[in-house]
Amino acid sequence: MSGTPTFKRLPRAVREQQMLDAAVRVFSRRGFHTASMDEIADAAGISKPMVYAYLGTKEELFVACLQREGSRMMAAIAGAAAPDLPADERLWRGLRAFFGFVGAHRDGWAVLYRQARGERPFAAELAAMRTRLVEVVAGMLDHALRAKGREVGATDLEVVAYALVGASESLADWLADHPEADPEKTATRMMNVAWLGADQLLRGATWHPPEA
Amino acid sequence: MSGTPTFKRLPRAVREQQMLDAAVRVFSRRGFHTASMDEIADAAGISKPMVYAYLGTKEELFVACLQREGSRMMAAIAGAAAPDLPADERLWRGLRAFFGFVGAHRDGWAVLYRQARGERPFAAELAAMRTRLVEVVAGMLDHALRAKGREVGATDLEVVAYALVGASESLADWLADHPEADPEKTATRMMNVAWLGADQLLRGATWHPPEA
Amino acid sequence: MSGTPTFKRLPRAVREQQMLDAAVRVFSRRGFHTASMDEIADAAGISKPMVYAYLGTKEELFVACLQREGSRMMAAIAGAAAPDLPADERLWRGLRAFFGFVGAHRDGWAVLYRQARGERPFAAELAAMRTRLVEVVAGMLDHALRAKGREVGATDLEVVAYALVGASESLADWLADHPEADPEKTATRMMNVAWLGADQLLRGATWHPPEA
Amino acid sequence: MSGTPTFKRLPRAVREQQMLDAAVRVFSRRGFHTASMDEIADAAGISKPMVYAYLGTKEELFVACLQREGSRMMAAIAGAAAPDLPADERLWRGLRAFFGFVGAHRDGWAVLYRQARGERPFAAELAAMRTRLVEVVAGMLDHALRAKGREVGATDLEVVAYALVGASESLADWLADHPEADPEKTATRMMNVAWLGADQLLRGATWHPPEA
DNA sequence: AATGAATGAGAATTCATTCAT
DNA sequence: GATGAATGAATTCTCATTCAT
Repeated sequence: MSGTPTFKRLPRAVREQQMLDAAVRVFSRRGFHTASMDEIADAAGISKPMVYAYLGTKEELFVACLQREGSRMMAAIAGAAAPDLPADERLWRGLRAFFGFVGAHRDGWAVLYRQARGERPFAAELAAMRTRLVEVVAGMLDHALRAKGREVGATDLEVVAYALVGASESLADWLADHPEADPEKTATRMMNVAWLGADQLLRGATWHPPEA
Repeated sequence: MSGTPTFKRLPRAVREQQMLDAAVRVFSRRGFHTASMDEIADAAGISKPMVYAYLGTKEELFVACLQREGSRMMAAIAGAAAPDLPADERLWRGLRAFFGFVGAHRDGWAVLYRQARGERPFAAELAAMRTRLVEVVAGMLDHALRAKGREVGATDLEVVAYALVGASESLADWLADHPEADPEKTATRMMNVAWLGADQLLRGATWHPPEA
Repeated sequence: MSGTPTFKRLPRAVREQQMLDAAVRVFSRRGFHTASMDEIADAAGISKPMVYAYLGTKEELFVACLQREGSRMMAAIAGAAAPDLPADERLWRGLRAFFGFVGAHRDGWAVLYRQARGERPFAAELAAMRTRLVEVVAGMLDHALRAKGREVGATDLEVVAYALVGASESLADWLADHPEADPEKTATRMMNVAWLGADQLLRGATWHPPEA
Repeated sequence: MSGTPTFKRLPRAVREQQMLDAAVRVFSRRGFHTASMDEIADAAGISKPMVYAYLGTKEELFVACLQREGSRMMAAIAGAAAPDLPADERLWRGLRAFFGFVGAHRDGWAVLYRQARGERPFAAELAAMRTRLVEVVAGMLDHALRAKGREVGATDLEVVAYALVGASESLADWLADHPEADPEKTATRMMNVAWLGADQLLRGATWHPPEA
């Protein structure tokens, strides 16, 4: 009656992960706006006030999801694409890790990502992540170029990297929508597009608009 | 009292366009869920029931926006990339038209597009549009390849096209977020990425994953 | 361009009947509140303002329906149950006319009636009709009683008549819900209940509550 | 500050009853469509969302009212008309209980009932209740008939029962509209009508339509 | 006589969020 | 640490009704 109520009094850290798991699941399947805090609390097997107590506002909760999933992804990529590998090897491993992650977390990241893109309040968060990615890719390219004794303007580099990242994201979307598709194969395809283009770039080939 | 008519009681066709204009504006700035029908009606300078009477549900209204903007964009691209031009010329003109359109309709398309991606109910609509685009691009590539006496599997072709479209969309997003950026220049950059990659492809170069 | 527009400019009386027909149909199928003026105008093949011009408010329109159908029914019954017939003959003919009418107008009266019962604003209208009916029935009974040299208090008479009318309405409801049922047979059954009871009454039999 | 608790934060069961009470009151006085959820919430002294949380949709709420009142009434009748009593005694007690209930719940049942009859979505619910009643009455009659060694076709029995129930409902309506009327007396009157008719039936008297 | 255009007002329903226990 | 109870504030959508032509 008084003693220790041996319920499920879990330590905060554990509860938080449970909640995030549930939130990612629900947000993914239903979208940020369509998902309700009730749903999430239910899915987490916990009462709403707890969600608020631990993770704050719906918006904050979403950001927390975004960040957890984001860093997991970055970690997966970074872990695979060690900086001391040759450029093509790094790119390949990075892509494989990326698509592998998306394939394994279809529910999680790809859709969260899709959500985040559309909802204004998360643009910043997302832009930050993408920027980190773009920087990594741009870094790879730059490194490779310098190795060949060549150099390209920073903006150009960035735009190319941006395009590659964009293409990858697009294929990731596609992958998320095609559960039967093979992440590895998708990575290979992306690598083909990316590498062939990048390779040209490395060789100094450029296309110029015809004079009007 | 006599002068200019005070803009009341306009014919349906006119009002519908006004409403669509307003809706595109509001949805763009606020997002599908955040935008309210009240807001849109206000922005259109008309009462809510008229919006419902002419364009239906909020969802239907959004689809109407999507379709109007979508076909405008397709028209712009199709008008620019005449099928009888050489492949690189077509690609270039198509890209220029695309980025030109996005640049001129930052408010409209790019953001609508961004919205549509995230909201489940519009996935189909959007997928349809993207598919049309992918097909056009894949067609270009195929045409060019055959001209060189080469051929590539349909899926591979599609994925490459998909990646190119994805990259373009990404840059379009970027463009929409950078009002100072120059559409033409962005098109040139995209063309570089796309063409260099495609060119390789045309030559038959391929990248293969190293054996595990 | 100017001459007489030979459209469907129908005389008012005709239009009004068209509208009432449509209104009865729609109200029947959808209920007073659920039916919309739009629906009714559509069903009548006419524009809403015309409905308002000719038949007024929704409520007034409903009353008009009620009255038209009500007098048709009363006419049918009165036409059948001539006052110079013997009491049982009158009752039988009256019932047959009543159930015949309901059977033929399932859509119209029975449901309108059902509607009217529930909606406060029409209670008066309906009560008036029912009262007329109750009076007729009470008259029949009284006439028959007097013929036998007996007499019954006015209230008692009214209540009995009320009960008979109620029972008939109930069976009418049942009939309206069972399209396959035979009106004539239903009338016979009601006649059995009514006449047997009334006959007893005519003989002076009465039931008294046991002393508590 | 300390004294009587200010009636806040009541347990669910209590609140639900409060809400049902309020809903019955409001629906009765205003009708299903005319009543607004706001009104009901107000009448219950609680906020709208609680009503939705506990009792669901307006329609569901109405059904809940219908059921609560319906079972109360059935309980009252069943409690009074014990199955081991002789037929006339049972009928009399049942009727007395019925009219007593209606008299005491004018606000509640009679009007709810009146509402339910008219609104399509509740037809089923109501038909179910009425069927239970009809079965009880038919059972009584059948029992009495068999006791006299007689038997009547099931349909005939049902129709007679239906008519009796209909007559009672009609008188109940009348009672609900005449607050000054005495339930007991009304029951007596109904008993007269019912019993006299039934008694005839028991004796085997029948009325036949004259040959056309 | 007839109608397309237009709206004020209101209704149901949902949600993020917070007390009181 | 944990929750059932509670609500203010929106939001979508519908409708009866009326002008202006």
